[in-house]
Parts: sequence; structure tokens; C-alpha cells
Amino acid sequence: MIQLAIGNRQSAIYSAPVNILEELQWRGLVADCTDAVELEKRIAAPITLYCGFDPTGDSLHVGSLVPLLTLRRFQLAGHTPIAVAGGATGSIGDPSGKTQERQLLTPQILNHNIASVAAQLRRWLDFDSKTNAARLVDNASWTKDISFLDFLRDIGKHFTVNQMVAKESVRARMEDREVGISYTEFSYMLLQAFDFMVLCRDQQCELQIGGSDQWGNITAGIELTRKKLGKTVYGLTLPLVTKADGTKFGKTETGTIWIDAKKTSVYKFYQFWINTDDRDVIRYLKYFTFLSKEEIESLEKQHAENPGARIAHKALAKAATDLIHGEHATAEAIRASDILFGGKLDGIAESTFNEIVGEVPTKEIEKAKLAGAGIPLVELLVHAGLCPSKGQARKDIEGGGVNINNVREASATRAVTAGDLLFGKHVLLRKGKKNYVVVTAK
RNA sequence: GGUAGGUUACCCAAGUGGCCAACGGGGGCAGACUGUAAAUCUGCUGGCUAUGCCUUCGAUGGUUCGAAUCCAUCACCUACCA
Repeated sequence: MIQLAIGNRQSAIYSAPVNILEELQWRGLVADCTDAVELEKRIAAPITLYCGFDPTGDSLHVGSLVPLLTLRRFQLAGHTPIAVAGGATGSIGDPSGKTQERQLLTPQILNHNIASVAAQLRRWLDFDSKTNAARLVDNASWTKDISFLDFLRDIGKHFTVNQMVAKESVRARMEDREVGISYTEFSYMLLQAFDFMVLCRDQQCELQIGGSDQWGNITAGIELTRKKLGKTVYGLTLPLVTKADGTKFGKTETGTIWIDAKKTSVYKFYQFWINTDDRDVIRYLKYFTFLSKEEIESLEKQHAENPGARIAHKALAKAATDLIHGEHATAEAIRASDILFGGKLDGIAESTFNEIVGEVPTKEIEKAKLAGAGIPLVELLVHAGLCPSKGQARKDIEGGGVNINNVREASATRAVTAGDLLFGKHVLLRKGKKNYVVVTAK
């Protein structure tokens, strides 16, 4: 990652950054870029830039947030962003950063994914600006009618296999004799290069941004554009988001953190950020929020003075959740977190308790099962998805890791009955410190 | 093709006739401490209708009262030779 000195021209007010590159550098968002000197000159005037989003899933996840928010930063700085939801590239599969050949998506799934991702992209870019409205395009629109022969003659001729093979993403797969790389994925680079050239030709796009794994694809596009159009265009890559503990960013035990509230609840999304490692929190504030340099530096100072207060974590979680899910949903997630981690449930009002229902995972159970002797706790834990088996549930209880309504339960033979219901409806189960499930009797 | 060695739970790895659901380490989960951290310490880590029962040591078949362990065949991996 390039660490350049920050000039004292740096504006403290985000809404009017003098220089987007300085802003990005300060945020640590520049992994690499082509011809930094020329790009800096060019970017003094509004530029059109693009970034592709991979429709491999039906939602973006926190990892794809970095390029998306960076597009937004460019737009706020007066530049014109183009988001490409790739129907063409998506149908092939990018080998970059992948150790395995990808499973091709069916056209139905691909279309569904593109529609879902496109809808999300629309929410964080401004399409109504009078001066620099964002655009959303599907690269299938310019690739679907081109014939294979034309593509080979017009595009393929500009690439030598020698240089394609030298690209990191291809080389890694070629060296792995077990997996290899299909001709399909090998060709991916050409498609993405073609995109850049077309966007430059038809939409005056002069800059492509992407994750650092996109470097090879981006430079391929730059070369193609120079050869076909005789124009100089630029590339800028963003760092891979790392974690201090070395694990992969954006995943938890329970899976990927998605942008879609239906796939990852707002509460869970908020909790994801709250649980950020101390060593990562300031970096993430820079990556994932639009807080100003001043605000972040102030948070950094407070964090250094009193890390236990986790002021920076709270600011990060609030800002990121606000940005993605809106202030209202964020307030609810914060409220639910305060209730759950605030201590006792004694004397809690039903309306207050209801705030956490639906925020944390909720499971239903037939009321009849709680009548009389009730249902064994071990069974309920498995039903709630907190334990994988009754044997494990028993061990968890014996180890002191299970709480009913926030009261530790030490007996593995304990049954849960109607008498345990809060407000005649809910039982709050907890395993460990932060795994909550509300079981609702129906 | 020949010879030798290997294949054990999520991963690495011990075990070579009964005391083996299988040492140890990693990872994971939980507890203490703490800040819903980190580090450290402790416990657990195949399933169940549970002082017992069932499934599991590459696959199949066999020997034996009894097999992860012995034998045969097959599959895959590694090293050396050709």
C-alpha cells in the first residue's frame, strides 16, 4: 500500500474535498494506481470512472462496500461514476483471487442476481444529480451482439497469450496442476478489458477502480484502450480489507455479512461492526464511513486514551449501519444491543422487550409443547439453532454457557415450561456471551 | 511397470489384537478475567431414548471370543528405481 504524505491542503470538511486522491490516500484506500502524476493532473477536472460489481450472489456484502463507497466518494467530489453490473463478465466468472474453477451460473440466477445487485447499487449513488449523475450499465448490452469471430479479430488480436499467462490471476491457476484454468475463465480478462474500452469510447470513461485483485484486468483494459482508441486511461486499485487476526474480512461463524437486511439482520450487521478488532477500528472508520478526517482523528485519540469505552467501535457501527440501513433501523439495532448487553431483564417493559424480538434471530415453538412438564432445555437449544446436537447442548449447559432469560442455567435436565415465558410469549435463550435467540410460543 | 512407505475425527498427528470414541497439537465452542476486546488460565470438542447403546480409523471381504491394529483384494497418495 502506498503511504504518501498528506499535504496540508487537506480539507477538514468532507463535503468539499479539494482533492479526491489525497482524500483516498489519507483513508488508506489507494493500493496501487497507474501513472499517479498524470492521474493527479487529469483528476483536477471532473472525470468519468467505473467499477464493476460481480453478480455472483443476489446481494452485495460488506467486502463489496469498499469499491461502492469509493465510487460514491468520487461522485461527492464531483466526478461521474458508472457502476457496471456485469451480465457478460458475470456469465464467465472472474478467475482473479479464485483457486477453483467457478461454477457457471444459470441465466435465470444470473439475471436475478444482476437485478438484485443493481437495485442495491442505485441506493448509494446519486442518479439525479444535474452535473454528475451516476449511471448503471450492464455490459451484456454491448457484448451480446458481437460475434465470436469479430471479438477474436478486433479484441483478441491485441493481446498476446504470453502477457495473459503472465498475469498473476492466471499464473496462479496454471501452476496449480490439480485445478487448472478453463479457456472460459482464461478469457475473462479480455471481456473486462473490452468493457473499459467501450466505456471510454461511448461514455468518456477514463478511470477504472476495483479491488487489488483487479489490477491485471484493469491494466489489460488500459492497454486495449490505448491500442484501439489511442487514448490514455487510468486505473486505481483499492486495498484488500484485512483483519488484524488474519482471518477473512466480512465473514463470521454464521456466514457472510450481507448488505441485504433479509439476509443479514440489521442487528447482526450492527454487531458485526461493534465486534471489530481494536487494531482495525480506525482503519475501518476510514474505509467504511464518510466521517471527516477531523472526526476520525478525534475518535482515534479517544480510542487510544480509553479503548475500553469503545467509542470508535460504536461510531463505526453506527455510521456504517446508518449508511446501509438508515437511521431508523440503526436506532432499533442500537436499542436492542443496549438491552441485550445492558444487563438484567428484571422489570423490563413488554414494549422494550419487543424491540429485541425480530432483531435477534427468532424461532417459534408451539405453545402446547411448553404445557405441563414442558420441553427439555437441550431440545429447545437445538430447536433454536444454538447447539448442533443435544449432546453438545448438555455439555454447553454443564460448562455454564447457557442462559434462560439472561439467568444462567446449570441443570442439563431442566425443562422449559410456560412459566418461563416472558409476557406469556417469549423465552430469551443465550449461549455464550453474544448468541441470542428469542423463542416465541405460538 | 518394479520396490518401499502411507491413507486415523474439522486440520496435523499418535496408536500396530482387548484398558480405544481413539494420546498430543492446531482450530472451534464454553467458563474465569475484561471492554460484547487482545493476551492469559480452565473445561469441552462423534451421536443417542445415556452407569448403557449405536456409528467412526481409505473401501470391500476374511481370521479371531474380540480388529484402527492381523490377512486378502481394490482405490488413492508419497519416495526411490525403470
